[in-house]
Amino acid sequence: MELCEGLQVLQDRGFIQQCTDLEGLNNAMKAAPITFYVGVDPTGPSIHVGHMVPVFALAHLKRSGHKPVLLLGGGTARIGDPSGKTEMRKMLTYEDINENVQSIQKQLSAVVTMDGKNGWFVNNADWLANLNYIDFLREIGVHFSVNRMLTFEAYKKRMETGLTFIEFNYQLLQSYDYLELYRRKKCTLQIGGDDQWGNIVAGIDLVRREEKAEVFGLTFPLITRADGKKMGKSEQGAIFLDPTMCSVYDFYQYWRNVDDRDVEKFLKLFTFLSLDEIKTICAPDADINKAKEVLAWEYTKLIHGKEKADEAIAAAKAAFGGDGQGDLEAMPSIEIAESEFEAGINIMDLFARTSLCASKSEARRLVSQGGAIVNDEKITDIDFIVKAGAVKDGNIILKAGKKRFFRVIVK
RNA sequence: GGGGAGAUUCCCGAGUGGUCAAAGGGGGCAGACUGUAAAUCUGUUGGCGAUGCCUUCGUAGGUUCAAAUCCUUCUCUCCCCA
Repeated sequence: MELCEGLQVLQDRGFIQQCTDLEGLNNAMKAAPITFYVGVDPTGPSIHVGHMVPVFALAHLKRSGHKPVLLLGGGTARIGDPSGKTEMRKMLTYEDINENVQSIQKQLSAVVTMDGKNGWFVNNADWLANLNYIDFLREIGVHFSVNRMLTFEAYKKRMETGLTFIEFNYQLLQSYDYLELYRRKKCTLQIGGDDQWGNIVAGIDLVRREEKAEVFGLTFPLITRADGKKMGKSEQGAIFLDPTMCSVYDFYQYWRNVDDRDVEKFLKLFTFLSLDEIKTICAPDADINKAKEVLAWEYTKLIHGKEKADEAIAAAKAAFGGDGQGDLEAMPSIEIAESEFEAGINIMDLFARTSLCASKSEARRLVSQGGAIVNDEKITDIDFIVKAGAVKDGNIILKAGKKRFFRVIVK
């Protein structure tokens, strides 16, 4: 089967896990541009890189002429999706959800443009929030078989640990979203992570029953890392797009440090470099570290802009280059008054004030284990006092181990 | 509604009156090795200038010289029965 441009791109880049009817979808997409949607539930103030696969897929399809609807789940977030979770998520207040919708839409607007003619942001709170319970049950609820729902993997898993009725309803709401988007925008494709498979096919069934229409579903593989750790989780926490929750430098470093085995996969998923370029970058005789730099820079540029990406790469070069030269701008930092250094600051106190150490005890451990470095000088004495003499060009560079850097700006 | 089991430090999970800041594993951090990778080995992993003190074993009380461990209240979870 010859795939249309949009599907071919997704296929080549590793986005496709399963499709309800690839041939049918392909024919539909060849015949005319289609409208498709992907949902993001606003469960936090910022999305993180784990959310980004669908966004990239959306961007690729948009590039090949199809019309995206990016659905923000302001309504569904009031319920909470049990799919793939072992326990119930904490319930969010309506206020928090609304704020999350605002901030996430802002974040996503920077990555994909929705002009309101060929692409839209929608919030399902618009049609879910004021549903009438009885009407909903009579119109929508009748189409759902509890017996069948219980056979879904997402629920089966929860049979062990417990599942509440509110969560059990989630699938009906997401299915209703699909129906609503079909009615409003003739949306005929829903894409999402593979954990959404059950919700997606349920929606397709609902559209078929209510509208006698055939619509499609397509899922992406759940992206894992070669070392088996969860995608987008660093030791500090999730890699958020919001620079106040995850500095641009840390964002860059996360990708700069990915496992060798993941580089090519991530270049395909998280950048728009052509497959030829990626092939060259990842050739067996090419420098793998160069490839990681490309990945990190490209992705950082996409999210934070070229200027910030350049700063991050410069900061990394300064930190790891060895000569201490380069731009320190993007390195995480704090400001400390010069007068404090006149008096002298104890090494443990200094580290504890940075994000390098969470507590003084941690700083003590770091120092006594030989991981504390001030301006390239290893300090192992916990009584060491950092004085004004350590300030160079208004900075003191702290290192915790070999990879974690911090800049103290002395004012 | 009735009966049973359970809630432990970041996670899983031992611990059933003092020797428990709490085994073991995972994860994290650091050291060695290296390529800012992986794998491996070692150390470390609540807070505090500390051979001690403070906070932590679902919540609130109580018994005791002493409680994660015993009693009572409450909250929540799971299982069986209705």
